[in-house]
Amino acid sequence: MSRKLPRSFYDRPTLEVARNLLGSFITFRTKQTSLSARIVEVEAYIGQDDPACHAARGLTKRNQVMFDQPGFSYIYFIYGMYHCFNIVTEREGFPAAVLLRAAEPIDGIESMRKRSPKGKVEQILSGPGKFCRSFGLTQDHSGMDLTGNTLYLTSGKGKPGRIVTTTRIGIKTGTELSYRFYLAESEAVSGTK
DNA sequence: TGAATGATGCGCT
DNA sequence: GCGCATCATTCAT
Repeated sequence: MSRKLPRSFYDRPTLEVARNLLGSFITFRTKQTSLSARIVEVEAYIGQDDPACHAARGLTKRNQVMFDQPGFSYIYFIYGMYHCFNIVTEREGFPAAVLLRAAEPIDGIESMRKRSPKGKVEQILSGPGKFCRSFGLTQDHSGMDLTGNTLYLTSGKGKPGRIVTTTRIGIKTGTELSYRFYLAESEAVSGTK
């Protein structure tokens, strides 16, 4: 049985949270469906000293939730058509989050398919934009409490597998930091064939 | 099979 | 205006 991850899980150093998120499950319940997936790839964005972190230039209306309590969602709109889903970490006042980059579909695959009709099913959540599109998450879902009953995470079962650490993808600054983590055995990791 | 590029809108300088 | 934590398509090898 997997248990819902409590607030204390997120209230820790971001790199630790990021690594521990691999192999855990995310569930999103709506009136129609219940979607769930196993997390296989994440990136950390940590504080005002991390140049790639949205909070690097201080608090704004958009990144507000990163400064608030851990265990909440931070979702932003990018490139005119995609969304990225983040999990806020660390104590209130310290802005940090983990970007969910890829996951393996578990439940509600039919619904994901409707939103992402093309490509292999295993890769339907393979990338931060694809994950949000397939789950139907938008900036309207930013600031949600992840310890609630609508959008929440549960612990993984057993050992997740071998974890690979690399630098982050798709950014221009902070490229020297090894803040990306993924499960070596997964077919759903982004940026691979 | 890999590199280049266009789509498209919002937040911030 | 510019740039962006992306992705699908196009074009070249």
